[in-house]
Amino acid sequence: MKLSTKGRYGVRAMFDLALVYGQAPQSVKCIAERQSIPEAYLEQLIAPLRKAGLVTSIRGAQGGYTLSREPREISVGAILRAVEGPLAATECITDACANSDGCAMHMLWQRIHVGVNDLMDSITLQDMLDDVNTHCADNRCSCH
Amino acid sequence: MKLSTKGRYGVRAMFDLALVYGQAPQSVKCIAERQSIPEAYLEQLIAPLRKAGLVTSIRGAQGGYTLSREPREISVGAILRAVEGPLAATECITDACANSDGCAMHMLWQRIHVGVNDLMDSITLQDMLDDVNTHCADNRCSCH
DNA sequence: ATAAACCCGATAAAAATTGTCGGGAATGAA
DNA sequence: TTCATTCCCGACAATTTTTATCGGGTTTAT
Repeated sequence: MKLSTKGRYGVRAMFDLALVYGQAPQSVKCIAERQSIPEAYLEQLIAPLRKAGLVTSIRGAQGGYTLSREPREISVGAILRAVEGPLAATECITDACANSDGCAMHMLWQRIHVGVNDLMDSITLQDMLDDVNTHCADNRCSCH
Repeated sequence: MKLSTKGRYGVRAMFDLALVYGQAPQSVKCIAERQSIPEAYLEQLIAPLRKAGLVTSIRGAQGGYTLSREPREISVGAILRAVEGPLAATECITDACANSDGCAMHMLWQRIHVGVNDLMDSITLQDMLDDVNTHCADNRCSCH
C-alpha cells in the first residue's frame, strides 16, 4: 500500500496544470522541468491521463496539455487510477471471485477497496488549490 | 496503491488464527496448508508479526503461533503495517519534508496517509469474525 | 520549410516482490 | 536421552514491477 512515483508524478503534473488552468497549454518539457520529473518518463505518464480524458493535448508548435475540465471536477482518485490502475484492488475485486458469496476475506478487500477509492475521490485539484491559497506562501513549492 | 501478496497473506494468516483463538497454537505448516500459502514464505511473513507483538510463538514440538491478544484488539492496519511497512506513505511523511510548511502536495500526502491508516485501523479481526457468522455459510472459504 | 511539440513502441536498468534453502535452537514426548 | 517437531535466522535466487531511456514518426504554428 504505497504510492509509486508514477502516482506521485501524475498528481504533481496535474496539480501543476491546475495552477495555470485557463491559461496557455503547457508542454511536457515545461511541466517536467518545474516538477523535476524526467521528461521522457512524464511523457509516458501523461498518455494514460489523456486516454482517461483528464487532460487535452494540443499538437504542434506552442502545443501542450491543459486540464480537460475544471480542477473541481478532477479528483486525485481519478488521476491515480489513470496512471496506476485500480486502487487497493485484489483479484477478488477486479476479477470474479469464486467465494464472493459472503466470504469474510472478500468482504474485507471490498471494504478496503471502497474506502480507499472514496477517500481518493473526495479530494480534488480544487481542494489543493484552496490549500495553496489558505496555507501556502509559495505556490511553486513541491514535495517530491 | 495495491495490496501485495505479502499483505494479503499476512491478513489471511492472522484471520486463520482468529478463527481458532483460545485454542491450541497453530504451526506455520498448518496455517500455510489451510491458506494455500508457501510454507517457507509464510514463515518469513510471520516473523515481523511476532516482532510487532501481534502473535505469540511457542517453540518446540506441538508449538506454533497464537494471537497475542483478542481479535477485537488487532486491526487490519496493524497487520499490514507490520508486514508491509508504513501505509500510503511518501518521503514527505516518513522523513522530514523540506516544504512541510503548508505545501499543497505535502498536505495531500498527509491527508491520504491519515485517511488510509484510519480506514485500515477501523477494521479488526473481530469484525471479520462477525462477518463470518452473519454472512458466511462456510468458515473455511478464502479469497486469495 | 522548419522547429516545436505531441505520439508510439521497444528496450534497458534498477528495485521490489516472491519465493527457496540450509542449518541452528528450543521443547515436548517416547 | 533421544528424537521428531517446530520456531528462528540469514543468505540466495527467480520473477515481476517500476522507473526510466531512446529512436523515430506525426502534427502544426510561425
